[in-house]
Amino acid sequence: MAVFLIKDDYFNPTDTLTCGQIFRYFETDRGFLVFSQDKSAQIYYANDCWTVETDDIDYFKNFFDVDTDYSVFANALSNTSDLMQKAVQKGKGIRILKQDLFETIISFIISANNNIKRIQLIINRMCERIGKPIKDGYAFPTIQDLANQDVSFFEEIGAGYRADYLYETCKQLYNDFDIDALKNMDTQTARQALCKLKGVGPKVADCILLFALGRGDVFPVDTWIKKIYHDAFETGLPDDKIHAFFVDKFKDLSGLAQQYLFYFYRTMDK
DNA sequence: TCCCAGGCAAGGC
DNA sequence: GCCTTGCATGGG
Repeated sequence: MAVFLIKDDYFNPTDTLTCGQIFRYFETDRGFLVFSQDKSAQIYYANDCWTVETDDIDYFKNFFDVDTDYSVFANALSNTSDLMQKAVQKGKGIRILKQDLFETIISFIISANNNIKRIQLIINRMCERIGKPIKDGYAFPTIQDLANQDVSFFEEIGAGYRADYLYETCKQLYNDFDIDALKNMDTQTARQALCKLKGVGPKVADCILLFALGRGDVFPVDTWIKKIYHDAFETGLPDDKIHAFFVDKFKDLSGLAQQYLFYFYRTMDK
């Protein structure tokens, strides 16, 4: 067991973990417990900095994107509007995580037309049922683990009508889909390839591109973003037009901008 | 009881 | 191509 420290005004585990990009984390008495793939990490505040305790230092340094300076991004976005300035102020500790590709695909298929609490519930049940036991919990199942399950498994963990999507996609990913090839495609090509998977549409594809493939030039349009856009501008615009509007505005910082806005609105008035 | 949640697939036009 | 509809489940 080893530790590394993060002392940076633009890192905060609460912002980073609760902003909706990851579902496998738990609050502990001193901070957070986070899972990714078959690895875990404890995060807590001590001696004026955040401490990450884990068996795989390199993995979680990359996972939390510690070598990137987010102050530049945050300041650039703050200057675009009063609203964005408030959103950045609220979520300035957000880092865009570098998550596992397969885990992200499965997690965001589950996320469709669902709420975050129940997404976490379903994913946790999946890991507890067939994930390998690891330190402090369970690993995310491998492609092979999930491809071997019947539809009834996905129904039993509460996936609802997404059970069939998960069943089909896991088989496809295991048999005839090269997910690593996505890493070398340009964003548009990768998005088209992802949308061929059952249960993956434009919004889920954008989340995968952003949270697992490190693409900043996407802007996931979900129910919250539609509310924001409709409040600020006009109603009735199709999702792809809303997407184009924001990507044209924020370019390579679109994904981060979307996270600031999403987090700001979702945590308002509570 | 009804409404909503990080949407998508399928079918009609 | 664009628009509408149905959809499992759990929490408010």
